[in-house]
Order: sequence, then structure tokens, then C-alpha cells
Amino acid sequence: MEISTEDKILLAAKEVFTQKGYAAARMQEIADAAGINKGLLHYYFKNKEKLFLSVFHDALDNFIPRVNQVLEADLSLEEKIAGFIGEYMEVLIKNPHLPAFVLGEMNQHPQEFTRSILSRKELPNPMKLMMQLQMEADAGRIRSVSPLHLWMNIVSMCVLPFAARPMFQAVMGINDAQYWDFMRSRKKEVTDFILHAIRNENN
Amino acid sequence: MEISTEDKILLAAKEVFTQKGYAAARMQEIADAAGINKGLLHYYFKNKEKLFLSVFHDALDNFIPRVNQVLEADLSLEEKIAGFIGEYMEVLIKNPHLPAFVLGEMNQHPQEFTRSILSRKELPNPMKLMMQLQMEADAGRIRSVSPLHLWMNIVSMCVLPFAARPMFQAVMGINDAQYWDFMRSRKKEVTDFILHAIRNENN
DNA sequence: GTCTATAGGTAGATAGAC
DNA sequence: GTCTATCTACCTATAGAC
Repeated sequence: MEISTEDKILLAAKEVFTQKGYAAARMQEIADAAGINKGLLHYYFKNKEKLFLSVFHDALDNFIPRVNQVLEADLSLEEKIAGFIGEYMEVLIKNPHLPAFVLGEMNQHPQEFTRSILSRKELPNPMKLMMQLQMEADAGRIRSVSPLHLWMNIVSMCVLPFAARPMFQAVMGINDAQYWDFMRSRKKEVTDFILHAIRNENN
Repeated sequence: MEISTEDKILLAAKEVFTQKGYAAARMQEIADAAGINKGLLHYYFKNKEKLFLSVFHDALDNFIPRVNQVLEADLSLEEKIAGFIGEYMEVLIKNPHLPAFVLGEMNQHPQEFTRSILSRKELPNPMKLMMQLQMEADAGRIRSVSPLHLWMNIVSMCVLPFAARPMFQAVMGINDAQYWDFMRSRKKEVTDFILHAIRNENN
């Protein structure tokens, strides 16, 4: 079972684009990484932009459905928060360059990104989680917090440590092994942190 | 009191570099934005990389001392956390493109970034805050939490909402005014969130 | 489908007049 | 200090043989 030329290209392109960004990526380098030549690259993907969009959308399509599955599941609030953080960080541990890549590119082309993301089949959908938060707060089972801020807080704590890795390691003086130890311990740490933050003080 | 040509260039370069990134930025566009021509650009800054580094380091030098001043001040834990978040977000509100720019560039050139940041006069210095956290936890005045994780949590909640703005607005369907309302309300919201998360349950 | 060779355009950098 | 003109290199994309 061979790996098709198209998949070899997509794999190589993912590597180069995520590490260098669209503008600095070179078609030659992608061809080299895929073990083919530039001509063949244009045979499969008419131009650089089309190849980039394939990589970019593949990344989102692998990501969004997985977290949505947790967000839309029939789980208690605590289970859902723990499940979301676990799933989200699991995907990022396997794709550690994804956050900086997506953040960088979408800020360099915000209007194209917005058009493009809104036309996708699936968007991140935190609505059910936010409704649950509101209900639990109304029922007095958790502290009353802004669902939108809480959602932003959860995503921030999951995503930023990947994107800020070079600064974090430099400032803290930690090596790669220590970084990954820290990241692995984060799933539980962030979950506990959030559950404590929304605990009702009257319990 | 005129603005010097060099400052006009730096200002224009900051705009173009922070929005397009190093690789996609064009010397021609910077020259146009500064109201001069390409030749003069090379007269003041020998090449593109030197111009970029001036912008990049100016950004960090404007940023790091301001937050360090709070981090190293003689304040109670609660005041320090509130002060840090307030100062950090205040700077970012005035430079909203900075986070995605810095995150993107440092991930595209991690080794150069690491060399460069370590040779700067001043690094972000959360040590005193982290010692305070440890002491308060040992004294039982706050819940025992990992200082390193807490530090990462605070920074994450401050920084990511700027870098993730296009995704956030698209997914939530909110306009620019609503986005800025949200961001302005975040200083207090994040501070409260953290203070609740580290509250000691036995109080 | 896969390759080589090259066209065509663009951008960083320099030379030199004023 | 500031400008115009130009050189040189590189990179995307295409043409065309196999």
C-alpha cells in the first residue's frame, strides 16, 4: 500500500507551510520534501495558493469536527469541560505548529479567512456549552460567569502555550523535554483551574 | 516639531510588518507608507532584515519593561495580578496586531528568536510573582496551584483574544464594536476569574 | 504521470545624479 | 539627504519531451 503522490505533496506542503508560513514557503522546498519536482507540483495543484488552501482547510477539517463532537455531546458541564480540553490539547500535541500557523495566516489575510471559514461545512460550535453554563448559573450550581468570557478563557489556555513555545522556553530557561512534561500535565491542571474558578462560593 | 525621516520609516515599517509579516512585507509598500522611496529606505536601514529587527526589538522594548515594572513591584498578590493584567491588556489594546505578529515570526524563526531575545537587556520576569504564589500557597492563604501553570494561564487569557480575533468574530458573528466592548470588559473579568480560581476552599 | 528547461515577473539592493 | 534608474537574483508558473 503505497502513499499516493498527491498525499505525499499534501504532507510535505503541510510541513513547509506550517513552519514557514505561506509567504516564506518555497514550492521548490515542498517538491524536495515530497521527493518530486516543481513541475509535478503544478500538475496536481494548479498554483501555490490552491495548494496552500488545501493544506489550510484540511487542517481545520481535521480539527473542528473533533472538538464539536465533544461540545455537542450530551454530557454534564464538568464532563464537557474536561472532555473539550482533553480533546483539544490532544490534537494540538500531535500538531504543535498548528496554532501559530493558523493565527499568523488568518491575521495576515483576515478578510479572505473570514469569507473562507464561513463557507465551510462546520464551524466551532460552543453554543450548547454556553447554554449549559447559563443554565447551571441560573440554577445556582455554579458561580455566575459570562459564558463568552469563559469560552475564550478555556480556548486561550489550551492554544497559547503551543504558539508561545519559543518565548516560554527562552524566558523560563527550560529544554524540550521539560516543555513537553509541562504540556502533558496541562490537561488536568487547566481543567481543575476552570472548575475551581466557576465553583459556587455558597457550596 | 517635525517627525524625522527615520521615525517615519519605523512607523510605516511597524504597520506593514505587523500586518503582513516579514516575508510578505514589501520594501516598496513601506516606502510608500512612509512617503519616501525605496532608495532612502536602504540609506537609513542597510537591508530588509535590519529594518525588521529594529521594529521587532522596539516592540519588545516598549512592552517588556512595562509589565516587568508591575511584576517586580512591592504589591500584594491580588494587586499584582490585577495590575499585571491591566497593564498587559492596556498595551495590547493600543497594539492589537502585536500578538499575532510576534507569535507568527518567532515560530517561523525560533532559533534566531531565541538567540536574539536572550541577548536583550530585559526579559519578562515573572519570578517574583511566582515566589509570591508559592508563599501564599504555603501559608494556606490561597489554594495550592502550580505557579508555572498559573503564569501561563494569565498570559494566555490576556494574549490569545487579540491573536484569535478573526476566528472569534467569525465564529461568534460579532462586529468590531462588539469585539472591542468584549475586550474592554476582559480586564476585570479575567482578574476575577483568576482570583476565584486560586481562592482557598477552606476560607 | 513525471521530468527538464525556460519564460516572465517581481523584489531587494546598488549606483550615481542632484 | 533624497531621488531615479537599473542590476541581479530568485521564484512561480508554463511548455514540451518522454
